[in-house]
Amino acid sequence: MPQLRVPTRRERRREATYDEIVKVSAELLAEDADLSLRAVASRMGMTAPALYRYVASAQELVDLVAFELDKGATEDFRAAAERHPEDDPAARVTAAAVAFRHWALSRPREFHLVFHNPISAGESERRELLTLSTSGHFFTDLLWQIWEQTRFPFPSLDELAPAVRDAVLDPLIPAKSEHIPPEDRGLLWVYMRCWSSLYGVVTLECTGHCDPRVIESAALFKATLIDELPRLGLAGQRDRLVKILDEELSRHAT
Amino acid sequence: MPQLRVPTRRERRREATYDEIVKVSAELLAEDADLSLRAVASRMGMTAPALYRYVASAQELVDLVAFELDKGATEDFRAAAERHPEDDPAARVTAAAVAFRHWALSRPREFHLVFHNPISAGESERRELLTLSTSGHFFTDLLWQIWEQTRFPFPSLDELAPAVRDAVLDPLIPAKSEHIPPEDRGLLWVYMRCWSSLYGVVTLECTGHCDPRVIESAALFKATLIDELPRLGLAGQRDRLVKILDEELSRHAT
DNA sequence: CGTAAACGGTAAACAGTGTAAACTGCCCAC
DNA sequence: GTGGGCAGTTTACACTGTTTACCGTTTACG
Repeated sequence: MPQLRVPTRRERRREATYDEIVKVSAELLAEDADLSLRAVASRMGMTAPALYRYVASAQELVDLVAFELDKGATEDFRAAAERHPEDDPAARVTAAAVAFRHWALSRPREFHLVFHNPISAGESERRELLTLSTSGHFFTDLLWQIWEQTRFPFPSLDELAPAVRDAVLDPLIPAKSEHIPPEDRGLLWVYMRCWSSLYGVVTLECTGHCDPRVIESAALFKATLIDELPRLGLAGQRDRLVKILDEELSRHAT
Repeated sequence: MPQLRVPTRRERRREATYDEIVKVSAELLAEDADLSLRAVASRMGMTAPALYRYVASAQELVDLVAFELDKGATEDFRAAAERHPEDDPAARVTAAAVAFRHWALSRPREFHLVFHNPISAGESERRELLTLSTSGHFFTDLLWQIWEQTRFPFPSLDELAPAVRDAVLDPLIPAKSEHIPPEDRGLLWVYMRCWSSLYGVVTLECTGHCDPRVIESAALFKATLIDELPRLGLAGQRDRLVKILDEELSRHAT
């Protein structure tokens, strides 16, 4: 039975400082200023070395705010999704994907921080945080809900490459998978493929390695999403979902 | 008639210095050192401010070496492609795609520099350089060769969204398109879609937002490429190309 | 309680970074 | 041969991240 200690005064104060650090960092990012220890510290009325009581390095600070930004962005995605009925996860995921794209295009710096921040290096905390990534949980959960409705096909465990089988049985990647029985973990493969597509176009658009007019028109994004529908057993709802997709896109029109 | 001046002594010297700058920069990157004006300058036996005679800012230096890295990498892709017969562009593009992935995974810093370097900001020179991007030309050319063989379908101009139509008729994006008659420019749409897929997976794998075991096994990459075959009229050659794909992948096996 | 250790913070310093201004010497064109 | 532009240096400024030594306050404990 977990010893549920009431946090001591010091601990609370420390936690509050942590919160202020990420809050101030997010502010800086939002103001298009660059994120530096000195900038964060001075805005908090401290000096830079003091931050070393809280983070081990500048990179760790970045990782921290990246996680927090992901959490915040996910709330946007959730809000977008919840404008559609609970029993219509296909519409919800469409809205969420559009919100994801819009977030990336309107806040490229933040997007870059969260999703282009290389992880490999210090297998340390970052991997751990990433595994908790909230946006990952959010999208996988929506996908699960779609599967409950359409029962789209997914590979069985022995159809998967061994490495992939290991990966879906014991995911390092953010995915709400505990409730998925092992024999159905092939679902995660479908998730990976969809995520790869979405992440791919959005990154391409966001980094600008793509004609600006194509970005503006969202044509590539739209086509990519539409191509994923069959994979999710949504081919039959194509027209309906394209309509929703267009509506969602026009919400954010310039 | 262009006044083809013989470059003066000074001009040649200047050009040589430019070359040395990018050469030294590439060396630094290759040694996993970080690219800084001072590092580049000192290795050339100069002081940092001297470099401002050649580049207007540190960012411009980065852009310069990015372009050069792209050129160098493209030579790798070309070499990989040329291990397959000239009349088999499908095999060639497969090998090139694998080479692209391998380059990205083995030199993530360089990949990041070339392909995640945001362009939007200084619409200046960078966009111009990007339009000349050699890897873009290389891949589009291979695609064109495939089309000559398979005659895969592509959208007509009036099937394209207006913005996309403009984009394919007057590409800002690197593409060898001058030789494609305007009415066939829908081909470039297919190119964009393929490029988006390839760029997407490779970026996903390279940034590490993906299970390491999935990266190691190349399963996601493989599946993505295979899914693009129908788009290029290559569905019938699937088995043959998958075999080539596996061979190419195992060439770089760890 | 009183004391000692842990905590949270500062000041100073080091090694880097990009960049601007002033200055110097050489090469080239007229 | 002489002036002008070019290539480079020196110096300086304003920033980075990070380490060290120090200092007061807060906490925990004998």
